[in-house]
Order: sequence, then structure tokens, then C-alpha cells
Amino acid sequence: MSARSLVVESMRLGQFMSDEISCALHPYGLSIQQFNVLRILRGCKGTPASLQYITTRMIHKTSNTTRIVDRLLEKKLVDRKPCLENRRKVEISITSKGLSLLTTIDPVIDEKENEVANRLTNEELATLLDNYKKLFVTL
Amino acid sequence: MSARSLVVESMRLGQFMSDEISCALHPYGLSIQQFNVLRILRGCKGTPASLQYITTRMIHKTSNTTRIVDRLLEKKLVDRKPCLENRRKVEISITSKGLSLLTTIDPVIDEKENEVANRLTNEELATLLDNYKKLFVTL
DNA sequence: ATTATATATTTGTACCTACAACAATTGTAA
DNA sequence: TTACAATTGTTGTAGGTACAAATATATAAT
Repeated sequence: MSARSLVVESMRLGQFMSDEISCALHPYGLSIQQFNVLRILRGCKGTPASLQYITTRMIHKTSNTTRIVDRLLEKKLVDRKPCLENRRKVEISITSKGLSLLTTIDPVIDEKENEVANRLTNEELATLLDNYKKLFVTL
Repeated sequence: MSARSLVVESMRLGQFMSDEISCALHPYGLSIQQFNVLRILRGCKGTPASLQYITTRMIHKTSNTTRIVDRLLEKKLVDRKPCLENRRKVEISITSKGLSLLTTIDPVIDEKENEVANRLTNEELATLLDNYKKLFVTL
């Protein structure tokens, strides 16, 4: 019985977290994946990233990064340029408009994340993350 | 730092579980949501269910049950009839083809679920599910 | 040099989520 | 009864996931 619960409840919790963040992002017109890409690009600190690099860092391994970046381009939150050294590649970077949007959103997300995390003690939280690691071992 | 990890890692874990199940269902041509609906209908034990009833029991609260049922209908895994007592309603039931498909799939899913759950001791599993409950409290 | 293989991205399709608008039916209240 | 609100389901649209095929470029093998 518990085995089935583990799978279903883990999916439910993931969905719940996802909903919380999506909801917080909604006023800013960003989907959770678009936000994810923007934060990955900010983490690059000026160095442009390839689509492949972004993809490896996303939550959904099979997300279609091309099309997510397309939407960020339309909003002028990122730039996309062909890579001169390797013309198969593309160089994506966050614009100043993108950076300042993130600056606005940061405290809202932090607040939301803390609000959820505060339902557990630090010890419970540590144990939980520890158990996650055990579950994640790839087959 | 842990607060952010909690949200991200919960989403990752949910995605991981979802991927495991989707992958196991793939050979049978069912999506995880279609499978979910079939299991809900089986749980009704002959009593037909309305779309509304099915929706309340799904993982994704805003799933468009009409269209998921449409695809199960195409595969003749469910029946849909107008409800005579309340003509706004519709009566959905699982067919014998649907039931026998579920019977085939059941052990595959059980196996997958156990495989994942076995990475934790019973005590760890109980603690994990307990912590899930604390996190779920709706705001 | 030509062919084959690997890499990087794009495009196509089916299905799903999220949200809103719509239509039909039923319930309620003046 | 007529008007209004609530319920139930369908349809439309934008964005996303998953998977496969196509395209372009780069690298390796013969």
C-alpha cells in the first residue's frame, strides 16, 4: 500500500509545488519553464549559453528549449545569436530587461518557497531532502 | 538555501515518478492521465461516473477530462452515455476491454512502484509520507 | 576527398495543462 | 411564470511535454 502512495503522493506534491510557483509567476506573464530558463541564464553571468546547456539544467529533461526560448525572445527577455566558432550552436543570453524582471520576481519566489519550507522543522527538511536523494538513484 | 531546494527537488521527484510510470505505460499506449481515469472508473465498480466526479479525483485538478475521455472512447476502453435523470450530465463507465487492459498493466505498475519504494526502509517511507502531509496543508 | 558518424538545433505531431468563454440544463425566487 | 443563478460539460487558445524525424554542421574513418 505504501509503495503506491509514495509514487502518487510524490506526483501530487510535485504538482502542488509547481502550482504554487506558477501561481506566483502568473502576474509577471512567465511560465515556470520560462522562469527556469531565465534563472539558468542569469547564473551564466554574462557568458552566453547554448540550447544544449540550458536543456541539461532544466527540470523537464525533454522540454523543447527552442520553443521556450522563442517565447522569451518575443518578450525581449533574452537574446539569441548564431555562434561564430561552431555554427551548429546558438548563443543565448539574458537581456537587461530579463535581469530586471528577475530582480522584481526574486523576493516573491523566495517568500513563497520559505512559506512552504516553514511547515517543516530544519531537521525534517534535511531528512526529507536526504530521502529524495535515495529515491533518485537512476536505474 | 534549503527552502529553495525543497521546492525544486520536490518538483524533480514528482517528475521522476511521473516519468517512471509513463515509461511503464508506454507499451500499452496509455498516457498517465488516461491510466488514471481508467483506474478511477474501475474503482466505481459498475456505477457510471460523471465527468465532474472523475475530475475531482485526478492529480491535475484542471485536467480537461472531456478530452481525456474522448481518447479512451476512441480506443473503446470506456463508454459514454447521456444521463437520463440529469441531461447536463454524462455517464462514463469502463468497458470489459478497459478492465482487461488494466488487469494486464496492474502487475507492471506494482513492480515499478515497489522498485522505487524499496530504496527506502519502511520507517523512512513512513516519515516521508508524514512530511508530505505537513507540506500539503492548503493555504 | 568521400563517406560515415556524431553533434546541435529545429520542426512536426499527439497529448496534456491552464484558463476562459460558451451552451445547455436545472434550480430558485420574485 | 419569467428571470436569474448555478451546475455540467464542451470548445477554443496558448503554452508545455514527449518523442521522433529532419536539417545543418563538424569530426572521424577509409
